[in-house]
Amino acid sequence: MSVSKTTPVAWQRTHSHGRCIDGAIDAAARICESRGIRLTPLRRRVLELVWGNCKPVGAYGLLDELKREHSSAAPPTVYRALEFLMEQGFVHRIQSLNAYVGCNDPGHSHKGIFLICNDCGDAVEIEDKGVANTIDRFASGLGFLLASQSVEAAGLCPGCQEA
Amino acid sequence: MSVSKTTPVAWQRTHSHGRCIDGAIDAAARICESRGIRLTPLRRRVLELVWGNCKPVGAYGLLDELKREHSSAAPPTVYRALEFLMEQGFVHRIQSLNAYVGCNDPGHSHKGIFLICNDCGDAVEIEDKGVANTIDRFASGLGFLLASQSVEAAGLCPGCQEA
DNA sequence: TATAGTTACGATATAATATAACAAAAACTG
DNA sequence: CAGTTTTTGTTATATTATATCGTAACTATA
Repeated sequence: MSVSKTTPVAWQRTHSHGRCIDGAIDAAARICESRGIRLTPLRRRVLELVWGNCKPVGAYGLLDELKREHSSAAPPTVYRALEFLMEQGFVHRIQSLNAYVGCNDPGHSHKGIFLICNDCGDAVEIEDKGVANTIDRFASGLGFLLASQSVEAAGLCPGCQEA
Repeated sequence: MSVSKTTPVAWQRTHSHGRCIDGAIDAAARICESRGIRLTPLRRRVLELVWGNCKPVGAYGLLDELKREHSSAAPPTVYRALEFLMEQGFVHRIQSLNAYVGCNDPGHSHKGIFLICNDCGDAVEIEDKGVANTIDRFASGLGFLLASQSVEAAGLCPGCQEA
C-alpha cells in the first residue's frame, strides 16, 4: 500500500498547494511534448484550475472560474479540455461525484483507488496494484477484455469524524 | 471468485429472465416484511422494471416505462423509488453509466464488482471479498471510516469482442 | 510561403440526469 | 377516530453533459 507522495493525503495536508500545481503542470507539459500533442493555453489553464481546487471540482465549477478570465468559455470548452486531460491521464474523473481531480502521478498508467470524504468532499488517490490485479484476473477469467476501471470508496476522513 | 448464480453472467445467458424477476421481487418482499418497511406497489413495480431490463437502465428509461401504466409518474416518482430500493440493497447504481440494476443477492451486505461492456451495455456483478477487504484495510490504515464502495470495470464482453 | 489537411476552439442549442418544495392522499398508531 | 408519519402527486428548476456547425489556428509538405 502506498499513499501518493506527490499529493499528500489531503486531510493530513499542511503544505501550501502551489508547488503541487506547478509540478503537475510541468509534468503534463513534458509528457505532451514527448507525445507530440498540444497542451494548449486553454488545456493548461483548465488543468491549473483542477489543481487549484484542493478537492474534486465539477465541470461547471471549473467553467465559472474559467469564465472570469476567458469570457468565451462555455460548457464544451471545459468538457473538451477535461476530455483531453483525462485521455492523457492528467486528470481523473470521480464517478460518484461527477467531479474531477488532478492525477498526481501521470505518465504511467496506474489504477488508483479514491477515498472520498462524504463530509468535506475531499478525495485522496491511493495507488494499489493488488486491487487492479484482482480485477484483471476476474476479467480475464471470464474472457472479458478490460479497458478501464474505477474504484471509489466513500466515508468519513479522520478530521471529519471528530466534528 | 464467484460470479453470481442467481443472475448468470449476462453474456452467457441462455435462460428466460422471468424467473429471476419473480425471485428478486419475492426476496425483496420478504426482506421488507422482516424489516417492517413497505414495498409499496409503486416501489415493487419499479423494482420489476429494473429487473425487466436485462441491462442497466437509466432513471428516465424507467420513467418512460412507468408512465405507460401510471400516468402520474414524474422524475421524483422514479428517483424516490430508486432511492428506497438502493437503501434496502435491492438495486445497485452503476456510477459510470448513471444507471441502475437489480441486485441479485440482496439481504446481506456485499461489495460487488461490476464488469460493464462498453459495446452492448450489459453489466455483470461479481462477488469478491478480496477487493472489498483490501479497500477496508487501506481505509482503516488511514483512519478513514468507510461507508460505501464502488468498483466498476469497463471493457468488452466475450460476445462483443467477436463482433 | 502557399496550401491542403488536421486539430482546436467559438457559439448556440438542447439533451440527459437529478433535486427542491409544497400539497394531497394514504397508511399507520394510539 | 384523531393525530401522526409516510408516501405519492405536482410543478418547477438545478445540474451535468453533448450535438452541431462554423471558424480559426496549427502542421506538414512541397
